[in-house]
Amino acid sequence: MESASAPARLRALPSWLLNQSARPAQHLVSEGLRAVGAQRYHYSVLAALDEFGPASQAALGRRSGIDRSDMVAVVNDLTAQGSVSRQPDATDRRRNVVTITPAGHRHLQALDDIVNGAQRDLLAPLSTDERAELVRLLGKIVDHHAGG
Amino acid sequence: MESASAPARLRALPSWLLNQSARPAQHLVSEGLRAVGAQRYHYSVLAALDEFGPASQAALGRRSGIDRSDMVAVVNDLTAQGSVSRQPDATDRRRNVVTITPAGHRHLQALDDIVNGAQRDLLAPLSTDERAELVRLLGKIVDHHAGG
DNA sequence: ATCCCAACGTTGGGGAGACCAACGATAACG
DNA sequence: CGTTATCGTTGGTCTCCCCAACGTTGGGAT
Repeated sequence: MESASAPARLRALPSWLLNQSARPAQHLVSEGLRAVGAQRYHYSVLAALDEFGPASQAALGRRSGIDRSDMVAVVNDLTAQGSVSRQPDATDRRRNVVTITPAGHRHLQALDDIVNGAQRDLLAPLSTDERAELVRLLGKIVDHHAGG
Repeated sequence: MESASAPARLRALPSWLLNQSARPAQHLVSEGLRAVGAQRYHYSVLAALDEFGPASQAALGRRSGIDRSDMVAVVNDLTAQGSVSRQPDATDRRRNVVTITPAGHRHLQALDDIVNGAQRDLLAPLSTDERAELVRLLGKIVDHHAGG
């Protein structure tokens, strides 16, 4: 008897279900990324750079939902491994311009495979239609609680 | 410009969406409960006791997905506020029997209102059908990653 | 032009959540 | 009997998320 069924009050509670399903989601992705020395924040930042091009650290944080202060360590890590370059912005000397490098692009593609593999494990009990519907519903929630 | 749209790679990623939507869910519930000095773990344990009756701390943990070691503090809190009573089990002296008190039952009902109010805020952008579908899909994920 | 406010990167810290290892005590089973 | 397992408890770690403050710089207001 490894685990017992949860109370009905919790099993019908969206916030509880979100937390309980975010737990294995986070675990699967983190564990996969850790095998190559990466973290979830790394993936988010590389994805934002790949899609939107060079950006300041603050802008990157807004894009990917990461706090300014946490972004520092992420850019430090990515710089140390050569995935991005950090340069002072000539037009605004408050800012750094973070740019993805060719090595960073290759790294991102490797992380894509890992992350997508984790999604397969996470969503194993769901059909293709159900997965699309889940993404759609969660997207609505995220949108609603983002900008206001 | 408070927040910008996230990269498409992330917006289509179930694990990322789960984390992003679990964040406001957790925040709404925790903030509401904090107004009455309660925590999410308190609610889970009281709900389990209400539904399944008196149980040992370890059994409570299995029911509600809380680690044994974290359960100690929860039962301490609930005992201090008179919501539960903790007594040694006469038939198995390794165990404590945790029982919900009448005051605990009233407390649970108050927490129900708070928690349900948070669900309304959380799921505001979803229709009734969509909420039911979300609960169903998340339930499948939680079930799949619980026992097996 | 000067003053005030906003934004930037950075540092430091805090709190919650989830997990893990170990211990002594007790129970169950070979 | 001896071994293995479970219980409550203590203590610790790690990640994530958030906040406050600082010096620096830019932009806007009067």
